[in-house]
Amino acid sequence: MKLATWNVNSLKVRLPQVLDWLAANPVDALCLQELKLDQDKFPLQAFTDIGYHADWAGQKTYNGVAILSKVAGTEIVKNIPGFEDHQQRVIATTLPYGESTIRVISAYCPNGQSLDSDKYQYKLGWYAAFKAWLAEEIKQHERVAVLGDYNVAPADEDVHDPAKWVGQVLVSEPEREAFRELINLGLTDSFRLFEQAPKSFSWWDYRMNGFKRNAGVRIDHVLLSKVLVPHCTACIIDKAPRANEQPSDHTPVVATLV
DNA sequence: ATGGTGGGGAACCCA
Repeated sequence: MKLATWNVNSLKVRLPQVLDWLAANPVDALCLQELKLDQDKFPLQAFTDIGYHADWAGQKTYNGVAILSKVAGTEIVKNIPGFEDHQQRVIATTLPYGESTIRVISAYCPNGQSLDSDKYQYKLGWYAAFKAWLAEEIKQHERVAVLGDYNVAPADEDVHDPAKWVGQVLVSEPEREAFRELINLGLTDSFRLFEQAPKSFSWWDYRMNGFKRNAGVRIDHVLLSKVLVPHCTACIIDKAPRANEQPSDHTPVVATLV
């Protein structure tokens, strides 16, 4: 089974690239973030045409998440239950996995803007609610895969120039602690299960030739619950789409489970 | 040096 995540930064603009990518990378599930389109503007037909089901939580202008899957999911949940949030950042589904099932979650964690911003406080509060909900999800579903844009680079090795990033969002200690708290629920950053090239990143700023200089950060992750870890045989960042014309600023991350 | 690029949507907000 292959699971992937991709922050597409507008599904409207990136739809042809997503279709191309799926044709070349026929994953079982693709989690999308930053759809940036209203619920009724989702291009469902384009995905059904290529054999994918879709569940999504859209909103006008910002945010929005989806899960494309070869098999229709069940127990769809949108948003974090009990957490008042006008921003569409979470969707969950249950998919078949061998003789059992796997809970797959697509998450677009808040960016936070800057450490002195209200959005940073929102981010930390959001993470607390996300953690509490994930704890419940892990209780109810032994096999859980949480994919998405976490907007946190967990360690300095996930940052092109850690010294330049001191004091910025994505790397601050409270954010990293919030991410570690997810890990402490019994989740594993599947990318670090394997030997990886140094300077492996999933996001590069559009500005200042970020991608050409490999001035990126690794903020898109595939987290796996304990029982899934021995089943994970690979986790890779596919840099190819970032080199497309009109690319998203993020690139896909793909985990393989057996 | 507080820029720069890109998406949304129609002046700025967000990343």
